[in-house]
Amino acid sequence: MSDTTIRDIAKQCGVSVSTVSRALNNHPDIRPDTKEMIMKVIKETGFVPNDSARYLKRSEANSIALLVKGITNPFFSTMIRVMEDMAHNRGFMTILRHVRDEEDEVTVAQALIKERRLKGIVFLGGKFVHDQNVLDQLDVPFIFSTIGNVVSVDENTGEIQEIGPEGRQGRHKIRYANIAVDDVEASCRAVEYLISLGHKKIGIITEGLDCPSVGQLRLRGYKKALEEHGLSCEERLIFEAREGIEHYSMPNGYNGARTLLQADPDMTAVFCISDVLAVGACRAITEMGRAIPADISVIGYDGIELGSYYNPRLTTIQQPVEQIAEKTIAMLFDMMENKAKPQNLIMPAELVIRDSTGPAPAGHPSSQD
Amino acid sequence: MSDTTIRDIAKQCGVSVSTVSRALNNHPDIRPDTKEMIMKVIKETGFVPNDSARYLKRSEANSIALLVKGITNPFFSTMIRVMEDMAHNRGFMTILRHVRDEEDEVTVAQALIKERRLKGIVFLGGKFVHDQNVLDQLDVPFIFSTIGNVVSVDENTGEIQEIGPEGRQGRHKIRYANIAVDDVEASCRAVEYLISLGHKKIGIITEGLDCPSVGQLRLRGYKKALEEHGLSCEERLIFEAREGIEHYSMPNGYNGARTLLQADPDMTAVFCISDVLAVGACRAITEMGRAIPADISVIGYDGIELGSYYNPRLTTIQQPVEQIAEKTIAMLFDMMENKAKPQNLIMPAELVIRDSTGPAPAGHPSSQD
DNA sequence: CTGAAAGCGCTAACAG
DNA sequence: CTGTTAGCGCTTTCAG
Repeated sequence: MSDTTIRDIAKQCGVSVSTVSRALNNHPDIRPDTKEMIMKVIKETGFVPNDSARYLKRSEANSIALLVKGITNPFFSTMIRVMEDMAHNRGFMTILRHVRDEEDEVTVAQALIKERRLKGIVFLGGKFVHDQNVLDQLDVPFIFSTIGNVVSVDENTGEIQEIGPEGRQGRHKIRYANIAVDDVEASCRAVEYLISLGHKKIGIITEGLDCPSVGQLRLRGYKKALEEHGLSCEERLIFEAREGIEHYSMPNGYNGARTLLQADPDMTAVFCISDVLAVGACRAITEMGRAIPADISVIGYDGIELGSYYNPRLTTIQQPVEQIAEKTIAMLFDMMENKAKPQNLIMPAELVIRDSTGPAPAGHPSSQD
Repeated sequence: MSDTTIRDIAKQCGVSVSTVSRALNNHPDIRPDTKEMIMKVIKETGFVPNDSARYLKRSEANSIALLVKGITNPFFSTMIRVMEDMAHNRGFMTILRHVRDEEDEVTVAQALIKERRLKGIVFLGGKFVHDQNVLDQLDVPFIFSTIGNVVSVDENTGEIQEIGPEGRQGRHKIRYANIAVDDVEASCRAVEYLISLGHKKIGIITEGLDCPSVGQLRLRGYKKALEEHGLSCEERLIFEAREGIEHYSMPNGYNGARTLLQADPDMTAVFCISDVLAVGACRAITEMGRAIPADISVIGYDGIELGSYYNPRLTTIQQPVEQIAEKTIAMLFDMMENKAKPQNLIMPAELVIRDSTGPAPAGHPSSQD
């Protein structure tokens, strides 16, 4: 039953608890037949050791954790799979922990480090502004992966700073790195592509400005592109996710496109800061009787698998998921072994042109200035 | 730092460990200002209690676990969200645990029960055949949700039996329930709908027969429909997921449709045992130059959100996700409080007709018998 | 309201 | 190779 302990097993086998423990942990100092006998009893009894007790006692364990905020985001699926594989190959256990919306990822991390004697952590999703003091508390290496350039805020002064690798080590001796594509640049490139196709009224579906995440960076890239090409940035062409609705979701993209198109029927292109949003937007646009890309071009971001299965196939900014995942784990282990210093690693993003974008509809009456 | 313990806090506050513990656990027997003072120090120090130690000592905790096999399956997302909410409303913590492909869900459950003093478990995804002895070992109530009618196998005799509620209680005094749609019936209905549209050559994209999961049930429904309508079941119209590739995935659906269409170019409809597969199939069909539904009809299963966003919008068997989730938690709690007996609960599935299905192309030369 | 003390189940020296 | 023993960090009686 459930409250069988290692002691019961020991008694039943006529050995001491330590011998059972040795059998359980593949310890070399045990006679093979003793071990076999013990394992047999364990199997019969259905005994399962209590992990709380094990981890409490153990001084260390070869494990890292993946803390994921927004696990339904298909963009993370591949990353998780690759990272788990890589860690496994290095003889490490991976703990995959879903961080709820209302939870703070760093707090969760702290608890987990203690509980499971973690050696390293990867954050996927979530904020990219954190309290410096809280960050200081984490005493294992950690990496923010695909979260943008993480920034710290001083609780007292409220001062925000984008700490470079040097400052990060010097002042705070924290050990963390960021790996991400250059969100501002890539977004800018996406919008520039639309501009190059002749689009002038370009909308954006993004996250609210209140939450400091990649959405902000991508919005910045959007504005930059418009500005550099002499296009004005209109309030009504910017749709921000409402509170209460999941940001990176199809319904949100759907709402966004509807709202945008109602606010400005002359919009001819829309940049969605994720592919999932783009899918939602496509549906709305289609239902409003507009053709993609003949009437309206849609461009996404992330490069999830679905993008190439959707109709029309989505033009998107493709993040090199597998490479990012590999780099993340490689660097984390380097940091764990003190072989690498914290750094910001920028990965290249690729504009993948497929079927959801095309030239701006010519001669649209009101698109003339 | 990381190895601050409750004792350090006690020392720093000039109180005993038990007082700190009381502050930590909202125990009533503590003077408000003492508590406040302690909490302040805890906050400043950034102290985080070690969960291993807490759970080791605690005799019980108000928590249940959701064990999910195949967490990338979007079908589970909604279920997870609803269940977490409901458990939360009842004052319970939910532990969401991803079960890897190579892990056995019941083994994971056993470990977790001990470690976290769970009061109940929900299994999402995974096999529906389990070793009766292993099942017996779980001594908290548990529910298989949307896994089909769970079946037990006797390790010695190899005998498989679909245990009804009574037998389940009587012989084994285990406490588990199933909640699911009638997969055979629903699949049969889906295929019958295709037949009613005049389709005769109907393919299926399903899981391998080697793995005892819902795939088998849905395949059975497919065969039943063909049989009852006097259509023969052709080997070449059945595509089973290959080993090594994720079963419920778009690439798998893509391969499936290609293979099927090459094997029999006259196929006019295909039943996919999940919407994700259907999306993959649609892509392949489109790329092969066939129109949906004019040339080929596609029907899915699950009723995920994406289905109504895809082009064409997917006809599908919709599982009442929210209701299933609610029922699951409600019944689990009833079982935990001994208010409900184990049972098989069949939920109604609905055939949702959208745009991916249509009448069989008329007068196709080779479709005549 | 607070403190002292007894373990929760296990691992890891240490001594045979 | 095996047994004895001392805690891991915390909660929880039980006294005050």
